[in-house]
Amino acid sequence: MTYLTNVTNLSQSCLSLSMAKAQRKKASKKDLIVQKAASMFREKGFPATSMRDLAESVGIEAASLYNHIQSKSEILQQIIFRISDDCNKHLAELDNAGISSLEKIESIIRFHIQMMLHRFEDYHVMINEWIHLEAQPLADFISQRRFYVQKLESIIKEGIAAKKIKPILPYVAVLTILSAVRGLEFWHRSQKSYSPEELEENMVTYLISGLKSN
Amino acid sequence: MTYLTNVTNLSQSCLSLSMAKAQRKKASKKDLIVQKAASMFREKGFPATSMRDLAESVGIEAASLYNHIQSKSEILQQIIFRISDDCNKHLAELDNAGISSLEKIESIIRFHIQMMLHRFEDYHVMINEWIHLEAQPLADFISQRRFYVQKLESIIKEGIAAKKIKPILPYVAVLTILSAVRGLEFWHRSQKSYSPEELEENMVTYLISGLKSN
DNA sequence: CCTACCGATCGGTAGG
DNA sequence: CCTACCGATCGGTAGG
Repeated sequence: MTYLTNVTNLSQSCLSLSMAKAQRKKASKKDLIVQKAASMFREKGFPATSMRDLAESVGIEAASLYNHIQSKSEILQQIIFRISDDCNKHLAELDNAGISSLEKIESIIRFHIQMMLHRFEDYHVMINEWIHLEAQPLADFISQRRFYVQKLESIIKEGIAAKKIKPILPYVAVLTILSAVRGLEFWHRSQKSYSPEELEENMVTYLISGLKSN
Repeated sequence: MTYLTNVTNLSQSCLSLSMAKAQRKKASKKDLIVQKAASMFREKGFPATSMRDLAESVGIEAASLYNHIQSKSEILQQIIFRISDDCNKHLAELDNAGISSLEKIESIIRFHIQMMLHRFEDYHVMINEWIHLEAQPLADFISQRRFYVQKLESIIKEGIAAKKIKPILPYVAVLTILSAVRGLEFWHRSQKSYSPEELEENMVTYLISGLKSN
């Protein structure tokens, strides 16, 4: 968890220090690199993406990338932890939302669907490329995700205790919900015959009605 | 589709010709290579797995692999198409099964859960590494999967017409079902607190009850 | 099934 | 931000 905190603090201090023109320019170039990287990691996977490919898509030489980033794996960390942090922030906000456990679950489902629809590259990279994180950030990510899953399980348990959710294994419900969303990947690859709103409503209907008791 | 047929025919003729002792031995060594490869592709991904790593886990030198296989990507094709073929075979058998559309969907859900639980390595590689297929097999795989999805959609449509399935977008239902199963990956990585049977029953309950009308 | 080795490409650095 | 280049490793081949 120490590692995560460091990454977050780093990005925050970068933001607050970016008043000077040179630094703002530098930050935005780095953002471009990370954004292009997310797109390429999503398309070809992290190991199959070379720094030369990335440099070309940014419009500079490979060696010049290292004026903005420290290493290839640092880029992967940035992509994964900034979206992972957002997932955790959303979850934390639910604590004080004063809504039922079923409503919390619906909010979580909608959140992940929207991540998949509107922040596709980053979310996809987090979900599919986390294995390629280096030892320490990998351990951090895994423990972070375990915490997230357990929190969701406890919400489902509450719903079952309140007889609002049918008595299903909370663990299975959570796995089902979190992975179901991944199916939207194919919509991104397809001709997009349906609108994002249609997809969201239909998937929420399916996943919530399967959860409700009676 | 031509490519797929070739792969299938190849493996069938290999099987039927494997009566001679030398050939049987050769086939089983190749099987070992492919099996170890599936395990490593699953663990580290196709591009991050080197032929030297694979050779070491088989117990020979990297150069010796090429007495049994033609290329790294041929191994990936074998893994993916032999399990993809099994999925299609199962789907074809449902045509003459004389069961309702809801029962067909349940059978498909159970089939994929069992693939994920009992043929984990192969199934995982198919689901996560198909992007790394070469141009022709990649095109074949994509069209094969599109066909599969459309078949499932039409079964869902039948169920909706018969008022057995609630009027949900069939496309979304299919995406949800096929990707939900992927959640079982985390069970494989975990301490396995639950039995395969528990997981299957709970996930089927969730996914089927979300589909039923009223 | 091995040793020896190929050309290509990898992530990254030095120095300007 | 570039040119020039490093050592390491890649998939695969030759020849035995």
